[in-house]
Amino acid sequence: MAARVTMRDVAEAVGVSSMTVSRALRDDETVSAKTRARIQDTARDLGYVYDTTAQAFRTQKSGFVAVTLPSINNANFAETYRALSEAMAESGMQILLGATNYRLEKEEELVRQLLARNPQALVMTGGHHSDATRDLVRARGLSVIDMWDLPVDPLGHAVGFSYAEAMEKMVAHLVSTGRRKLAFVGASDGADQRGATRRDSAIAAAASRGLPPVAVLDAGPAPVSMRHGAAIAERMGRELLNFDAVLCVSDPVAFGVLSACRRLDIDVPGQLAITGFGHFEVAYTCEPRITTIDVSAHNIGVEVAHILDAIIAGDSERHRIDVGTRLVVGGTS
Amino acid sequence: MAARVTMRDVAEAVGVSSMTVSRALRDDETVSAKTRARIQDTARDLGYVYDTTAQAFRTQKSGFVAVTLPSINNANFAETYRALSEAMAESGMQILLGATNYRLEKEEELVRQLLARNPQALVMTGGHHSDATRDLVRARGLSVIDMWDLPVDPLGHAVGFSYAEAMEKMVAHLVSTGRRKLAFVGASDGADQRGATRRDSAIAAAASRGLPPVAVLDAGPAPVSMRHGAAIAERMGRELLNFDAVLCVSDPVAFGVLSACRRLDIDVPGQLAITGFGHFEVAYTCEPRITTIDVSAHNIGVEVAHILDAIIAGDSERHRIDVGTRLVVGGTS
DNA sequence: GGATAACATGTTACCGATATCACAACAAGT
DNA sequence: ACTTGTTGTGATATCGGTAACATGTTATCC
Repeated sequence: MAARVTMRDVAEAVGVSSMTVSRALRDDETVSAKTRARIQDTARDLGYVYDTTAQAFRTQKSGFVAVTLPSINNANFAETYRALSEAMAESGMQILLGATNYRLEKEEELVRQLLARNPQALVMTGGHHSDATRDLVRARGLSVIDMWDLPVDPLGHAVGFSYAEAMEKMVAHLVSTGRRKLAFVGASDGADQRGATRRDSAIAAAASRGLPPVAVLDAGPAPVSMRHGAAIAERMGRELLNFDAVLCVSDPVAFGVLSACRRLDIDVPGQLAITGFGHFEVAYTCEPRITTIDVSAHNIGVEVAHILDAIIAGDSERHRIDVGTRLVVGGTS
Repeated sequence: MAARVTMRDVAEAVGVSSMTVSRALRDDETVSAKTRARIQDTARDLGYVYDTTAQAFRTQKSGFVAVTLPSINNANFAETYRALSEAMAESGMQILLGATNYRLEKEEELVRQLLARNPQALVMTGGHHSDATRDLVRARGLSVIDMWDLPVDPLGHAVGFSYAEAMEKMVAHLVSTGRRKLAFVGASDGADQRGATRRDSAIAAAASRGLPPVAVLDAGPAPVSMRHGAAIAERMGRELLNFDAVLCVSDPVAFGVLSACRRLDIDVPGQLAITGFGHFEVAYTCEPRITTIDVSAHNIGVEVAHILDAIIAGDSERHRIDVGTRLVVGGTS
């Protein structure tokens, strides 16, 4: 392996100091146009490659933003990530991604790993963190953005929406179409904090309307997806007809339930309404289309990127952005 | 912002040299057990966080592996990434992820960005790269792994499977159930190289059996998903019945077509067979289940991780691994 | 013409970890 | 007692850039 070409090598070849090379390669106007051109040409000829590691070390600015997601295998989180990473690439920042698998302990371990890379900001999904995690970032004075949630006591900034408000809309819609006996299908454990919030919000919304208590159906440990929705619906079989409507923690789960109903010969929405959450592609492609809540995953990414730009530019104002939600009525309710 | 706690600070607090701290934190046996314990405790108490940037700089090993995926919003690629990143985290390596959006130009730009971070290896999805990309990595002498494809002339290692073999199985299956007039639904442009290969392989497999030419139905520019499958099927309407079977470039597309058939009152598989590719969750949850090819996305990630471990350990043997495919017959054929 | 400003480039000292060599203290072998 | 080896720790230089300040050189002005 040939020795690395450094700025010093370029400097010697051109006959200037390495400082001038450093300036020229960053297109610093104080270097005369002629010298700059000569340096840039020589750098190219020698096959010089800029060493970001050295730069990050010297300037103490890593050029990294750390992002944690519960799962990368979720179209909404993936979309937020996509929007975010495209915007950040324009700012010359790179994203360090980590998945928590919906576990707080994993998040803590991940944050520890990510912090070792000196990120300039940390974006986490959800406002729930372990004490150790909170201590870690506070000790660093690191800027934090919580996204997808609007926590009561955010560590820093927040971009998200209100689950309570969304579920309130959903329950109101179901009631307005005559449904009263509701069930909720979600994860059994509380690992998916946001899923649990949706469940609790649905229960509260039903209670406030004087409906009978919402039955909670356990689809297994988080994360739950299509197959878990299908499995629990098939396990319950025609007992599902004890309810007027099944609210699902997400569209994939709702789709699983819907598919199972097809196999069970349960008429949706005739005998049973089904609703989801998240406006996933499957919800608006399947037949009938699933009634759901659109959470504008893309906007969350865009807004987070804006805040990140401000943070990197040195702005210290604290932001809290509600991107809102939208009820999308399909053919399942 | 509080000043960063460095090894020197820990060293002073304990009363040893920073070299000893460095050794102790890496669990170097030459440091006496007592001193080591004292150092590790003090480091914790002071809230010391290891600075990977400095380490990367000094050792000239970034601890990064660069990975490019066509899209993060694809359950199979996401699964490969998950398997890969979990295995790499155990080796203390971090993944730098980039998405090419199925465009070679974007890949080139991405590789350029990623290389500036001095990755110790580069994993790319697919064996098709621009000349500039090839030159970039060759000039660096960087180890490369192509995954998902088994290119004829890989840049380095390869972990994948044969699309031709998979499509051959699929066509054989359709023929064995009496289907002869085939159509293929995929992207119009060639940007999704692997999708185009599946199409061409299907065409070849049909030709070799003396079937009538496969009709190619254009679902739009890559990437195509559920909604595009649904859209083109709805556009074609009952003209779909000119065919016995529709082979789709992926399960999501197949699901879109299947949903449209439901709306069009076309009986699947009675009047028309539908097949997908990739063994996505939707394929085995929906009703009827979609006939597909399982490509073991997880295994690809695991195998790539093994090769990466070998590369990082200094092994230079060239690997080429075929993870194979499996035909999964569902209710749509 | 001499003072001053504007411009172009160089010098030096780091950023935080670690490879390398040096060395002190003590044990074991002759 | 003296060499030799072992063990635990320290001093120093360095990885490749860049901030901050210093300096030399040319244009500009009264």
